[in-house]
Amino acid sequence: MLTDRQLLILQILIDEYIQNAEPLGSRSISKRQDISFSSATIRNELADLEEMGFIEKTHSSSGRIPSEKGYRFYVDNLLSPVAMRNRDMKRIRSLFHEKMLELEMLIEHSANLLSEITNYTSIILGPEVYETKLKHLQIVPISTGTAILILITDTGHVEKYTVELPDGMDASDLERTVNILNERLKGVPFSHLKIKLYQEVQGLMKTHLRNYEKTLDFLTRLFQNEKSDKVYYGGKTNILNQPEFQDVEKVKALYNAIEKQDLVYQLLHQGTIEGINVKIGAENSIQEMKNCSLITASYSIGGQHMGTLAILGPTRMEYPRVIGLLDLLSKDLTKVLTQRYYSN
Amino acid sequence: MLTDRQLLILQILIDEYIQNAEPLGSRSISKRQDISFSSATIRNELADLEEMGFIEKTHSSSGRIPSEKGYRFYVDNLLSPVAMRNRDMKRIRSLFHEKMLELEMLIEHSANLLSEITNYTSIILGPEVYETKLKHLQIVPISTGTAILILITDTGHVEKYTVELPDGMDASDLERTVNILNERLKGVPFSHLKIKLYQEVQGLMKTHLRNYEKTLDFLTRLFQNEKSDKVYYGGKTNILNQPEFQDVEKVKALYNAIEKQDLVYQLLHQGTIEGINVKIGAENSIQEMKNCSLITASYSIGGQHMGTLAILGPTRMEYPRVIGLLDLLSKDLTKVLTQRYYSN
DNA sequence: AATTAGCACTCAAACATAACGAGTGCTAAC
DNA sequence: GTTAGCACTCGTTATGTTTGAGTGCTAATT
Repeated sequence: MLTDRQLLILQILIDEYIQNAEPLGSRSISKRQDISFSSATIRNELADLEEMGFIEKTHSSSGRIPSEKGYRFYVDNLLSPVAMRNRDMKRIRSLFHEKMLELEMLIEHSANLLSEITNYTSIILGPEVYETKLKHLQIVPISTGTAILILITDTGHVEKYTVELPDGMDASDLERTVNILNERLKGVPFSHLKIKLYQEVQGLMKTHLRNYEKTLDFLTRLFQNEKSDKVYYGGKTNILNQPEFQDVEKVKALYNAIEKQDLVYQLLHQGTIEGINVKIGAENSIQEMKNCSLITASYSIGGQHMGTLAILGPTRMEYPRVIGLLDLLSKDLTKVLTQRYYSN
Repeated sequence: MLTDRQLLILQILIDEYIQNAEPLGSRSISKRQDISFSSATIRNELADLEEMGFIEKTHSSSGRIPSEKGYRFYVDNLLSPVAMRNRDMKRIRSLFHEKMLELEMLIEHSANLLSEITNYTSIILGPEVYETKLKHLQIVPISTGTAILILITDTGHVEKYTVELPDGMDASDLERTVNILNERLKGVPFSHLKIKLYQEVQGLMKTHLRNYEKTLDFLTRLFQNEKSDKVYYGGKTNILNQPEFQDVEKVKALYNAIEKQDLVYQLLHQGTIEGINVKIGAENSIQEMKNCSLITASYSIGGQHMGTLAILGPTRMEYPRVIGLLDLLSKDLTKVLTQRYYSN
């Protein structure tokens, strides 16, 4: 489809544009060491590449910039893996060497590290609660009729719900319920809580509790509500360093989109596919991100998907570097988490 | 000090400038209905006001804008309380009519409401944990050597710490410790936990626990670490609507400052004074906020300071409206919270 | 047949100039 | 004390000019 020379030129053009954010003309290309053709030849090739849709002009007599299709092709076919900087490597390693007791903390630090290394904005979808196992359950009455339900997972995550107790439930009922639940539901993944409730707990409750129907109904509703995982951000203001975001209107649109956590959650959650995933410009489902690219990688615990690491930057993003970084970090994270939480 | 006419002119100038963000000239002022002097007279007065430092020019032949001293004077002396819009009133009332079980939720909604009504950015310092009382304490072992400590307050707040257990502490030690603590520390305000630990618990532990010193030491360290309360934001992107923030560099500086939660926490915490507090421009301790004003109001539970509501906007802020709003909301919030959490 | 030199053409960006007008300060008259 | 009048200032807007980096196309060269 594309000649070797066209590939070379496209490669150079995109590499340079990613670096300088400025349209590239035939003459600049021809002057490079690795190019031995005249600018006229380059011009012809550029015209062809443009006709095929890989590059475009900003105005009729301007140099060329990559189109989205161009970036796509670049990412799919031209990507030469780039060596990680040594000091970045070190920073990642030291992230895991620091003693961090809380998983949330580790994730938060990862988000900051990612944004600092890349100079883009990082987004991390917190560890999926859905697949972690119940370690302990506690109900603490707060005032008459209301209580706090606390669920603790094997990853040390604490989930809490403030709830209204069914009327007529007294302290001893509550205690018995909690005891039954703890006895029967420990080690059960959150995703199975509801089923297990009927399989294991129902019978016991029937014999031990007075108004067991109400309580059962109450618990069913409780286990229903799937909490969406937390979204962590790093380097939100890095976006403002990019020349494509010198216009406040654009910044506003993007920030407004980013602040909608449920939207972002959905966007990142789509990319639950193994490995690295790159969404360029309009490939993103969020309109306001049409000038951005999103690169995602997922991390897991013991083979079970746990969350997503993502970098958000302009379409003119340093794809090779970011991809390498995310690949490394997601794998390291998976390794460390599996080691820490899967053995128990 | 200032003549009535000067007061009037200053009042008009600031009011208009707050509305339109444009320097005001003598002619525009003289054309107003409530002014019966010629532009020349106004010019003389403006020159005097400038000499006194209340207003300034953007360039030698421009109209005048208020100086920080001008705003200060305006806030201290010229503020005419403005009637709240009816629909804003309604929104505030309905905020408290919605059934919201969790205090955090209520605060979050308040932040959003504040930013929506004012079109500025709102910041709320979450309910002070320090003065709430312990309702229940729980320690859940997660893996060998580590556990999660959970503290639940009478306001339904859940505080958690992942901790390393002292070596040699086994399950039964843990259980006994938790029992003792729950028995002796329930109802104790967080601020007194440490003292009470020595007064009430020490003796009991000595008789019931093997390695009581280690455990005591462990708990002491734990109760030491004062968690700074959460900072809630609303309408962060509203800043971008202001004409004074059309320059991306300024936005970046401000956002970077705002993202530093500990700085913001400190800033708001200073204003623990009763009632409304207004900080104009450079009066703010944070350099990057020199183009901003911050208006704060504190809310409390049963007379005990609990947190701070704040609105961050350009120095050219609608002071009367914002002050009225914050006053109302902080009082309402105090009333509702006191009612909800003080009676128990 | 592929490459390149040459040239007319395009267009954004930079610069210069002028006109406009909203503002000022000051003086002299009311 | 107030106001009319006027020269002056200076940012804004509009307009035209120049520059230069780029193009596409054609014809000559390899």
